[in-house]
Amino acid sequence: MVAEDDADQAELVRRYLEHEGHEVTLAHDGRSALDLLRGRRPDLLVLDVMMPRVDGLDVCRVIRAEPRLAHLPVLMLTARSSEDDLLLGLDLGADDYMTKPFSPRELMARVRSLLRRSDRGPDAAADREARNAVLRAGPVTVDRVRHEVWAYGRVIRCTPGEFRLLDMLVEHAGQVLSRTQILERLHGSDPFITLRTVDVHVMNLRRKIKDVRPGPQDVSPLVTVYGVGYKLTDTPHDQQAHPYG
Amino acid sequence: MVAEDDADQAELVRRYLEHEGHEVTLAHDGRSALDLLRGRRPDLLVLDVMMPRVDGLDVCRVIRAEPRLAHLPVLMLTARSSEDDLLLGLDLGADDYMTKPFSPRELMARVRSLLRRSDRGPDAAADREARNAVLRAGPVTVDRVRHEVWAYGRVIRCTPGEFRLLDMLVEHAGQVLSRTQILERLHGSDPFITLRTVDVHVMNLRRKIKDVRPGPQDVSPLVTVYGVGYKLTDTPHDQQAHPYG
DNA sequence: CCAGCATTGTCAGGTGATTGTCAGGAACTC
DNA sequence: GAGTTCCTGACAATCACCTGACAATGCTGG
Repeated sequence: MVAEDDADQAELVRRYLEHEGHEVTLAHDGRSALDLLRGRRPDLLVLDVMMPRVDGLDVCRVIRAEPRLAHLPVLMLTARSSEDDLLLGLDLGADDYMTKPFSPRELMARVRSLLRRSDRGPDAAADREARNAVLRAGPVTVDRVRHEVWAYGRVIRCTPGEFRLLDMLVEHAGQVLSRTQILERLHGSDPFITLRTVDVHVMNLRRKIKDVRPGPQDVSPLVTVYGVGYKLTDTPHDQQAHPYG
Repeated sequence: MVAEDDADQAELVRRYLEHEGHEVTLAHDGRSALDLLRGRRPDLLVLDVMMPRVDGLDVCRVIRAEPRLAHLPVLMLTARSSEDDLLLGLDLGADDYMTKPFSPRELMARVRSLLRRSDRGPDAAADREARNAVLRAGPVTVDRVRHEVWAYGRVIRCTPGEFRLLDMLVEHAGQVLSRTQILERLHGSDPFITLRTVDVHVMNLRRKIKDVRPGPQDVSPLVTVYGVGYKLTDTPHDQQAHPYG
């Protein structure tokens, strides 16, 4: 299904999809998209963000809340440039996204990728990707498509290890993760690595986040839980003043 | 057993479980889950909260109330948006929970962990009783996943020892626990520690709880039982005026 | 009701444990 | 080979916890 209010654009996408043998349903606004979804149960949804009546973000939210639709693959189309910052501050709830203008060829590639993923079922390799493209927790946003991290609306340059760590923390936002759990994910359960390594990564991330933080606030969203591990702040209540800033 | 109304999701979980050699029974709503449970007596239940007929919370409540099922490990699946229910409802009775969408790999890890726990012989039943993720007793709530303690609706910063103590008291809410029992859990049966240590911890907890208590009430939910030990108030009637406030 | 003992509340300080921080060197990428 | 990334070990900062002493309270027998 393609949900897109611009008729020409919708038609373009439809032709490409049908050319690859897919059966396509069009919806021209958010409400009708949702209505149609419940009846047709498509294999995939291409969803424009800017739409009349109900916008793409809300459509996505509804989809994720409904058990029967929750794992429908969603490829979201977003406007470029101006709203970049806005959009990246949000948790899209989509499995993948592309910014307009996009190349139809790439769109098709991503569609194939998403369909392959949902087809494979319980493939061990699949679950790593079969998650939201953009996750958010408090002031931190992780974009798995661009492999970018945002904090307080600004981009942060992360090393691969830092990215994996933050990605894990955002995915389990609010939950405490032990150093062991974290290290397990950072490496493949290599028993010859000190747990203290995690602390160093956390420290480096805290510094990078602090460097883009606007106010002189003395709190970090990356919270230490003494004797247990670390967690990423989900809600404001568990922010604690950090002794070192 | 997997209780999940969304057929696709249920099928996904089933495949993962069977891939690890488990025998799986599916239930598509709360009522049939309960019926099947009584017959099959499974080793573990993966339970979706949002289900038709009888929802997950009620299923959990029934399970915990029935002696033959009370010790069944329950892993609950909740929608991300309904975190409020988790924090407010709070008498889940589940042993662990995950928020949707979740990674199948992590689901498997938690299943293994729960099974390992319940495998430790049938005599360990007492020790593993009600190892819930979120526990509540009177005004006190302990969240083992987030590692957070709430009192009177507000968060309390606890040290590791205080957390273990409160966790134990909440788990056995209403029951008196001797200093010896408490110390046993705080440490691993270290015979060179004074019993009086427990008093200090209790005192510190009482103060922290008092600091967030709204009214000027002179009672603490953490009650001293003279000559025996301590207990956490389950019902209002055994609240006693505390001499020191 | 009172005395007297047992039990519990409270405080502050010393000590061990946990975490923050730094810089150097090995391993890796390009 | 230049530049990263990452681990490690050491030290500093911070924290948690036990202890011992004393004050306050509870209980028991008269």
